[in-house]
Amino acid sequence: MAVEPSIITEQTATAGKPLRADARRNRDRLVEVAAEVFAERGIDASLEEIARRAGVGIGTLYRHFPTREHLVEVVYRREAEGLCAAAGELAAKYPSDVALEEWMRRFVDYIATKRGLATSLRILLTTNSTLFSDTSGRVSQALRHLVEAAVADDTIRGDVDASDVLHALGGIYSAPDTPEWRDRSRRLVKLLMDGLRFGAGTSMKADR
Amino acid sequence: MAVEPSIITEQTATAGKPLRADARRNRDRLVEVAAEVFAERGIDASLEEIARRAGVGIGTLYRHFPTREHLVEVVYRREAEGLCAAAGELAAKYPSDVALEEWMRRFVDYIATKRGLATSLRILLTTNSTLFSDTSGRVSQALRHLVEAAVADDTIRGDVDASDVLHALGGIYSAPDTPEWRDRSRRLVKLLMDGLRFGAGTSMKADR
DNA sequence: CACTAAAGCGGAGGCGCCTCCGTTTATTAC
DNA sequence: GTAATAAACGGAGGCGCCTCCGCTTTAGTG
Repeated sequence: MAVEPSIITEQTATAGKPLRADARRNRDRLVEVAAEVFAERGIDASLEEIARRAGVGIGTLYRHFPTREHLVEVVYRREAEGLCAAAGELAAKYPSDVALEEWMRRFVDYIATKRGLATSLRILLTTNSTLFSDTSGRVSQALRHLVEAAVADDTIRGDVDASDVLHALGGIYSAPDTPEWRDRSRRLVKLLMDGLRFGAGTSMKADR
Repeated sequence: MAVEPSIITEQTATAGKPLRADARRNRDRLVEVAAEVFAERGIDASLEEIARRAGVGIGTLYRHFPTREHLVEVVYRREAEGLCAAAGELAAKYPSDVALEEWMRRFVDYIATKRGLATSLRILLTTNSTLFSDTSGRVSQALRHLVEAAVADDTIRGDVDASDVLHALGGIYSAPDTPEWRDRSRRLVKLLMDGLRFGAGTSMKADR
């Protein structure tokens, strides 16, 4: 799931000091490639391969990301930010129910990444416990906007809120790591979406 | 903190099938050496060094212990078993309060190991969750015997039980990984022991 | 531009991980 | 004892990790 290089994404991540142009370029490229490689080879992918594919030396990778976990964290954050940003973009471009549906589809991909990263993330979370609450808060806020907009213009039923939807999506966390996982999750999203659309447009919002 | 090779220790650990004599010898030697090396170099010690010191090939190590965690688990169990066994031996050899004091001293060493192993153990515990409750149950049972015996023959005060003592020892878990940790823990044991002896021996058998 | 200091680059090298398989050794059967 | 067989051994080899440091590039200064 490639996330377009956004103007703010990388900037915010490294608040420190302005990097030299070449350093900056390499860093960005490394993160981008790392996201790809982690996605296709799993979290234990070779860091040397990442450096190779990014066209930099292994030393450069290690200067920017002293440990594997540093790199994982940055990739994870970027993934989460991309997802949040997508919410706004989708909302602007599509009818609100379609936006919600598409966003949930991407959410599935995001979770897929996160599950792959699970072991490494667990190590991270013992060190950097804000990471999780941080990002998951922002993600669920993005979902809330989408749901509220769709409810407001009556393209989905009115008796649900974001946390209902999040719980309904909960199943995709727990399912085992089978190859069909992604397809099954996609079906779940579709099913959920049908349920959400049912009873919309009647303009009568039943209470729950 | 070497634990004497006990007759039962290794047998119980591997219930499976009888190993060939040489295999058995190598396995035991590996565990013994691993305990040493982990103690002196920390949990990330080189497995190749362990094999080297044990005088076997690296292949042999991996045949017996397919992953680092397998080896860590066996060492940890052995450590715990040694501690439990020590309770009985000390009780037989010394007055009950002295036995308790000496045992607690060894407990400090045991915890020191456990703390060093923390990261690796965390990985283990996600896979093998019985390990912890298993061993910690047996350890606290050993403590219970010692405390009860000491209370029974009036060498320590009667208004405490094993879980009180365990809680009193709790501080040694949380303290940070400083170099003075061990000394401080020893002082804690001494302090605790003085507290336990206070008010004991008020019946006819006055001194210890 | 030219020059320089500082920042960044990259890959060789040393070490550890783990697998694979030809060789050795213990055990069993005679 | 000897032979046959299964079990175990061990280390070479391939790969990844990470550090270190000589070389290159950039950004700043005149």
